Amino acid sequence: MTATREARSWTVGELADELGVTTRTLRFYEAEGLISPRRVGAQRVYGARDRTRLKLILRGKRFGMTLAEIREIVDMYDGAASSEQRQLETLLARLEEIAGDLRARQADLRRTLAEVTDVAEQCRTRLAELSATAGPALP
Amino acid sequence: MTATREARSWTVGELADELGVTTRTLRFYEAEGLISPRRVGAQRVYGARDRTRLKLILRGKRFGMTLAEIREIVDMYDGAASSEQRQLETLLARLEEIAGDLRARQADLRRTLAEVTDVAEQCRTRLAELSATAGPALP
DNA sequence: CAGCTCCTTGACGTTTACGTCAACGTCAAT
DNA sequence: ATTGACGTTGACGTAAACGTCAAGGAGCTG
Repeated sequence: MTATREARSWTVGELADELGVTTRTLRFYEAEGLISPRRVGAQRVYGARDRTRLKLILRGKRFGMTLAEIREIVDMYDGAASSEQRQLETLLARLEEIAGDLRARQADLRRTLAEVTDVAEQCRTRLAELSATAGPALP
Repeated sequence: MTATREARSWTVGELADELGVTTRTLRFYEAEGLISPRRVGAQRVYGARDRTRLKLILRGKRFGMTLAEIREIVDMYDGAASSEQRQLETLLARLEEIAGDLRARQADLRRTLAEVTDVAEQCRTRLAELSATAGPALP
């Protein structure tokens, strides 16, 4: 009955493995101020919050955001935790900006996917023609 | 009546401006074998096909693809123009792979957008609370 | 013909996001 | 007590994707 809520924690290696990055990456992010895991002695101990944050960071990366942009956001997140009105307003404005960007990306993605599936369709049609008999090549 | 179909063409500068990149970028892409504009004397002359191709390249970039990946695809596009069966099959396979990836991104994007709008909503709620009276801070 | 604008190639610089040692500490197992 | 697996910091290396000169040519314009 000593430790209630045995909160899960990870070492660098464990977390890096789980997230599919290297330990170097995690240390780099820390040096860049994107995360700040606890220390036990000299060793890093990552908690659930760190893990969530890392997932967000990696997602941002998948969307082509730079670490600088990502940091800007996570910093605001922290700043807004204080619930100060101005911080909240700044964060909200930025979030709406981001949401707009994401919606634009969605549209872009839709167009691209449409194009890709269209070309794939043309491929299939052409292949069907080719294997029809010997190949009615040129009409 | 000499030139029928006065096909539109662009100089580096014009095209760079239109696409929102620098001329350096266009020359770099050429050196990387992503485009190969005509030459009139020493000057590059970009046609509609080059322009379309560049738009595709830039879209790929927006999705975080590397130039190497992009090149792989545009090369296949060219290769498949010959309509050889094996080329077509390779292209088709790759296209389906890409389509799958794009769909995964769509899902990822949806999740992210949902999270962002959710946090924004929380912000608004909190702001409303703050400006309600003076601020019913802690329940 | 001088000046301006736009183009050319070539070479070197820069930033981002890590990779890759090196040199060392620590803990458990053999 | 040594080995091995894991951790630490620090310094240096690197690939990608351009940026930034430098040095020059071609064509128009006053």
